[in-house]
Amino acid sequence: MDDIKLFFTENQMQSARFAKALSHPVRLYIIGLLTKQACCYSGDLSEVLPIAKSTLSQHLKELKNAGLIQGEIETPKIRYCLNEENWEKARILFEDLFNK
Amino acid sequence: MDDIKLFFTENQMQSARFAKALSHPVRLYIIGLLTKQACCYSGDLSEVLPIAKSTLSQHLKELKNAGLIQGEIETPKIRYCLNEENWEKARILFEDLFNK
DNA sequence: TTTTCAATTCGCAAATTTACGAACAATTTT
DNA sequence: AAAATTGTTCGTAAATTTGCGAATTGAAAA
Repeated sequence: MDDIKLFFTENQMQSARFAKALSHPVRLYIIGLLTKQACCYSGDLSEVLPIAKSTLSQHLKELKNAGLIQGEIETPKIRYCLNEENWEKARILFEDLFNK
Repeated sequence: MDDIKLFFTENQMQSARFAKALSHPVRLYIIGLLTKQACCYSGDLSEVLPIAKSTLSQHLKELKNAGLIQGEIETPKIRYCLNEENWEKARILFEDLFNK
């Protein structure tokens, strides 16, 4: 697994990280929502999604760690949005993959 | 995890499966190669990639299970190609996700 | 100051993923 | 028939992922 990091290009590693972040239906749902409506609150998601709040929190954290979303504190809530810069990076990486 | 399968759309579930198949650098490398060169043999990959043959076999199996590649026996080798039909499905799903 | 609210972190369990070498098939070559 | 070639499957170990409820944090309202 150390060889692996040396062998692959940074683009390949980054694409894999983005794909992993998108590889769970809950996370895909959140991302899909944020591409349509600018932002949302954890509480709104929690009311809709059939998972515990703590589980949702973990998924949000993973999306944040992958750089795909960001959260602004708007006490007492947290407002989540796409990280537009990285979302564009992801778009380009996937576009490159799919369009030869 | 049962609620989850009922809550999400088939497109969301399918997108998540494709993303998961693409979420490992080895699998991404294989797919990237197959988008550029029509087909390849497991042995060719094995010579290049820094992983054991058995590990490679598992990754190929996952790509096959996700429907992204297919293998034809060409004794004594196996010739792997993209599954063009499903690859196109994946392309459209990701396109929909990224282009609003 | 106590209570409430929104959300995260903690602790844990179950399932899945990743990886390897050894053993195993199936076919071809010697 | 024996040996070599190609690739998969098996058994196993370590790490990661997914999930939950309980406990915690931090700020606002009562």
